[in-house]
Amino acid sequence: MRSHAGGELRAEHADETVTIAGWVDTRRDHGGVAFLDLRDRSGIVQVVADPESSDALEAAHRVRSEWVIRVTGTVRTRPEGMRNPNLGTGDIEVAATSIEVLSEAATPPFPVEDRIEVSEELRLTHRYVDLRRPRMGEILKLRSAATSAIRRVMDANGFLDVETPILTRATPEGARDFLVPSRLQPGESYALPQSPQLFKQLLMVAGVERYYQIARCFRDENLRADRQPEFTQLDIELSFGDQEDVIGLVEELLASVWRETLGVQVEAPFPRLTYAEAMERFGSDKPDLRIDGLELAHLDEVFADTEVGVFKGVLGDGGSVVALALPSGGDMTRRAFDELVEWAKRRGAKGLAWGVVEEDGTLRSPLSKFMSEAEIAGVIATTGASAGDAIFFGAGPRTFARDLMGALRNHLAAERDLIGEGFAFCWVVDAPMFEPVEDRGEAVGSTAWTPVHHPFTAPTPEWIDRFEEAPGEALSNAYDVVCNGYELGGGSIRIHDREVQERVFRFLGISDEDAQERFGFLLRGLAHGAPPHGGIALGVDRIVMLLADATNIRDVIAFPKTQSGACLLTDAPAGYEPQALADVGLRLAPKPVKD
RNA sequence: GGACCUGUGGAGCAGUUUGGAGUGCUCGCCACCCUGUCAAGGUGGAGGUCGCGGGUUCAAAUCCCGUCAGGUCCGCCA
Repeated sequence: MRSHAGGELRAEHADETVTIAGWVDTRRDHGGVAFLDLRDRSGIVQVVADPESSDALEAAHRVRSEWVIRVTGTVRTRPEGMRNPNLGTGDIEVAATSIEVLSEAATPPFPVEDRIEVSEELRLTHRYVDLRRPRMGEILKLRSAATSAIRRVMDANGFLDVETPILTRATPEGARDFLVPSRLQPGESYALPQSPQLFKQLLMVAGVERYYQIARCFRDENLRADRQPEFTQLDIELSFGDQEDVIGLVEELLASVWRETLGVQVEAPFPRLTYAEAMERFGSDKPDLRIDGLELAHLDEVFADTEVGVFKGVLGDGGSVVALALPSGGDMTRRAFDELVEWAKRRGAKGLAWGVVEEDGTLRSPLSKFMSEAEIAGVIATTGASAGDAIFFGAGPRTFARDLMGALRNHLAAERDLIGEGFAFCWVVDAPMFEPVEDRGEAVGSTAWTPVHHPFTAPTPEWIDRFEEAPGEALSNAYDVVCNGYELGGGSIRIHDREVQERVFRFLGISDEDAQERFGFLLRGLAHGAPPHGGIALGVDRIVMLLADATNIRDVIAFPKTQSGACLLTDAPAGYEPQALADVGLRLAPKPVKD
């Protein structure tokens, strides 16, 4: 069909007769001579049709954008002064002796070029055209390079790639499951896996020792810029290892991926933060460490005896006052401050107090007349603010105030261009084992506590014998890897000791029958000789997002869903065929009527 | 479930604040001209349910209500 990839032709091919094929990118028709830019996956090359080959010239007049053609011709170096330094093939051109139309094309719904920002609706509807655009093609290649690098590292470290079922049953991750009704057993359904969690643990029992899989996962939750209902995880589990083994492996893995795709050297080991430290300093369990010098300050003690009404009320209710100093924030206009107050209100805050540190060490603020001098001094000392800086105060229930100010940190950094270049990796370790059901809103068992991860996560060695004594403080042997404010992955060392597992279940209020019903297959497996094991799952889509410098996950997925879970290309999801419903024994409820 | 942003010839935008003829810009499309362009150039032309429905008004792209689609975020989700 063809002898060369057009985009790879170079001066060294001069005088060779080549046959290339691809899409007409642009056409510059001068009448007596015509130029076609031919695009294939490898790039773009200029084809010339001149009167010496009248058939080719005639064809060149006829073709249109995005037609698929095959060109036979001679590679020749371009005349001096007519080279195009913007093209890899810019030193040469293909003088066509024949141009064959392989496929005509309708006028494209939007231009096949990066320059124009086409609406996503249109791009997704005609994704096959969208993916022709250079940027999208580069991302496809980048993603392929990343997964290829991943496989090399996993292979080199002796990991076995094992596939696990897509049709399975609900796993205990806590998200809503996608259900697939069963025809062979009408009235029952499979669930699509939220992750291969239980299977990979059973593979450890099975003696696989080192497992990995680039696995599709499904969660029926609402979408975000970095969340799709189906997504890809690099799932890893290993036996006879501890947290250090997993962390070391992942650092090697990410460094390799970054080196092999971008040629970027990643510094390892990554800094480690405890969960408590991350929350206290950055108000986030996935802090963006590219933002330098913006850290939260906790002012509960400064305002312990305050007369500032809002703070007094909040602290009296057991809440917190958290502050954030913004260097040089004093240059903000009143209007800019007001907009931040509105921003905070949209996030559910009652307000957002602010002040500006003056040269004389006073605080210019709507609140300053209520603050004592000692309080102002305490605020400035605790936040580390200096003259010209702005200080923001978030007040409310402890976790709310902290989360709000963590979000403000990201918001201000983005707005004021305070986010540094490059990639800032870190580990967040020592997350709590449990959280109160009232915070989570949902419980795995029947007591007031529910696991932060899943109920098979091991406590850290210090807590393994006494997590019941202080469940709010007990730490889990879990670790999250974070880069630039994105959670790239998380994992844990699992409980392999039956007694510990039973204690966790008992503490959570999961009865034996309950446990047997929901994860009996895992427990039976663990009873048959479970090695100490642990692992991690990394979000492949998010990794590629970072590599591609993309800000949304749809750009790194060939055929993604919209925010409402639709595929605009196929128009999925689609209605039911009556026969299909009958086969699986389901009947549709009447459509809900809005009032 | 909620908040906010967007929707105007095939594409990207302006026009909406302050209602007055479907007005404009860039690209694309069609025809013709054109022998060195590379986002080719020139001349001419076609192309519109201003997302959809309702309301206010002498008059609505513009104001009001509702609704649909796409996006960002909160809740949700590791």
